[in-house]
Amino acid sequence: MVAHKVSPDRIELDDLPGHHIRRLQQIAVALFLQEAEPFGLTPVQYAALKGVASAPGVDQRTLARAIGLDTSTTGGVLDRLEARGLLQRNANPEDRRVRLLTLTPAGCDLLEQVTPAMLRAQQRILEPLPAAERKQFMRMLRTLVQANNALSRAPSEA
Amino acid sequence: MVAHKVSPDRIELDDLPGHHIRRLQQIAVALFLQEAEPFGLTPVQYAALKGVASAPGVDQRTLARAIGLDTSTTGGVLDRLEARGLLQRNANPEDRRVRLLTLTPAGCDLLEQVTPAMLRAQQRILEPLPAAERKQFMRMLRTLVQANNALSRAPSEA
DNA sequence: TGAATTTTATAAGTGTACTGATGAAAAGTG
DNA sequence: CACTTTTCATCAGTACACTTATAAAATTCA
Repeated sequence: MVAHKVSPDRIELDDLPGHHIRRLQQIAVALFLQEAEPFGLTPVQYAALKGVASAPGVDQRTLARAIGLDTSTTGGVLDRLEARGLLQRNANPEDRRVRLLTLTPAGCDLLEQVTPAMLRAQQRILEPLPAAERKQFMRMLRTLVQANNALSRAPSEA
Repeated sequence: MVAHKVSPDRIELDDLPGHHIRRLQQIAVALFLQEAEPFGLTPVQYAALKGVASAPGVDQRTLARAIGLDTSTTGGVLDRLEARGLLQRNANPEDRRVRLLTLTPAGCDLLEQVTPAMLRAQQRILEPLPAAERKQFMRMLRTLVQANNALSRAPSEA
């Protein structure tokens, strides 16, 4: 049998995983921004703050891998957080290529304050699924991300 | 019982749906760009071309809703497609606010040529899941997007 | 009909997210 | 020790994706 030629007319956006993944990402961001609005944090900024809090003194490259971003983007995110006085970039005397990251007290405070809002947003994302399916969805999501990890420029180290 | 206070230390990015959704979106885009590389199309550009092909003569606002984008972003996407000669923006004599969109022959051709690559990318996204789970995942994805549709600025009309 | 409202598109500004290039410093090698 | 390679951060450039504001045109309605 000859390979079937697929006409563009027969394609429906609704059948394409990539389309729904993009839409769900838009929704997840919108929910996060809505809940975290009083704190003025974006999802990626939250991840960066959390990453530095979990590993004080990390360098930017290691942080980038931990949160799944390339180093360019990470640099920009850190610029904004630093400008707001939420973290510091200190030169490392032992290796002058690297900048060591630590949260300021203000950064610690904000991270703590935003946590409940962040958790509300996460809950709302999965809320439309019956409770039993939420775990399943998370499991599949992890499978897909881990298996394809190497494909994005910023693979996680996990 | 008093509400339990969640310390930021106990939070793991791995438990947050939003984090994995963002990562999966990065991966889906990377796969699409890889497969569609010879054609120089992004996922959103594909959606826009497809949207115009499905409804020749649409206005930008209607197209934006069909592909799940706000009108600003859509305008920029169309700028790039128009600059490449893939589509036309014609003024509507009956309503001079509106620009009516149609594909050029080059746009039609490109859409047809890119289709197999696009389909390969879509397949690769879900490939890490066993075949039985792919349908389930798509079903849950649709549920989440449809239920939360109104939350993003650019809700689909579907 | 004239004024208020709504609709469509655009522009300006912020924030991811990538590629590719550059520069500086460290590490490895003959 | 000089030379190459690797590593870390940054810069320039492209493309989403959003918000708010603006302008122009159409619609509504007093």
